[in-house]
Amino acid sequence: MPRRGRLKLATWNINSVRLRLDRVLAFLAEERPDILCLQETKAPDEAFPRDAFRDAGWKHVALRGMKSYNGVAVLSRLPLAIVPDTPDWVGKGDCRHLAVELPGAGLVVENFYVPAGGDIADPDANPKFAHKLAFVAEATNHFAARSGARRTVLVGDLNIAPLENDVWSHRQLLDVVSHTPVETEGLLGWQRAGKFTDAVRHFVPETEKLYTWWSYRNRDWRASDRGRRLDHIWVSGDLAGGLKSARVLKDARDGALASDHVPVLVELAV
DNA sequence: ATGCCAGCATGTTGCTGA
Repeated sequence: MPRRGRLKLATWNINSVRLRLDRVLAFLAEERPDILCLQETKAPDEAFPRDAFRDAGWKHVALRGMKSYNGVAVLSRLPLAIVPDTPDWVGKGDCRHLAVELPGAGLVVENFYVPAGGDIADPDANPKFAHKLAFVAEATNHFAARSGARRTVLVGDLNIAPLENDVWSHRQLLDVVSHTPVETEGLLGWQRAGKFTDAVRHFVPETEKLYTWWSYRNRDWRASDRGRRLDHIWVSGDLAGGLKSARVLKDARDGALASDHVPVLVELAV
């Protein structure tokens, strides 16, 4: 069990939990986070490999999965309870959000998989982009109404790289979905509305390039290094003072069976 | 900017990812 009052929490878009089960188990054995939030599990709940995680020590699992697409999960060494009655974002009935309470740590963990938004950065021409903007707007309103009410860690693949050095070329990506001004302003507005601190930029200066995702389409992801910081960990106001460290596990992008996203980790006093 | 890859189901092609 963790030292009392210290929590290690990770988020990782795994792009199929079944295909990459061995990599997740290796990560858990190496880092031993108290909590791991997964996105793009791509598994219905009945097909999720609960037993393997339970046997490894992550006995408490919350799931919201569906066939083929999306899917979020929280694996925990600490007891948890799913927060009931969370919104059905944009009325889609998809599986992009899961909130859990951790009574032992006295906080709520919000795990999000924000829509990617398609190729065309125009909500009138592209319904997927309209969906993404609506999702961010609903989330902004949701957390504005709750800011400060509960100690909250919000994580996930938010599919937006908000800062100039969250992408390999700010200028060249201004028209590319994930870094357009309407998205970056929207994401920062959501962050402000919930009075969240970006836990990773708390440690890494905004002048420094930092990515969590590299496309599969580059032959040599490390050499081209055309990444984006799409995966985030935010903490609500009163938790920011307890932040101890943050890391992006870039090396997890290596290997033939890698996800295109890498894990992001924080440690904090709670 | 393109890349032309990767996972999964609808399945030897199409949808989605970002």
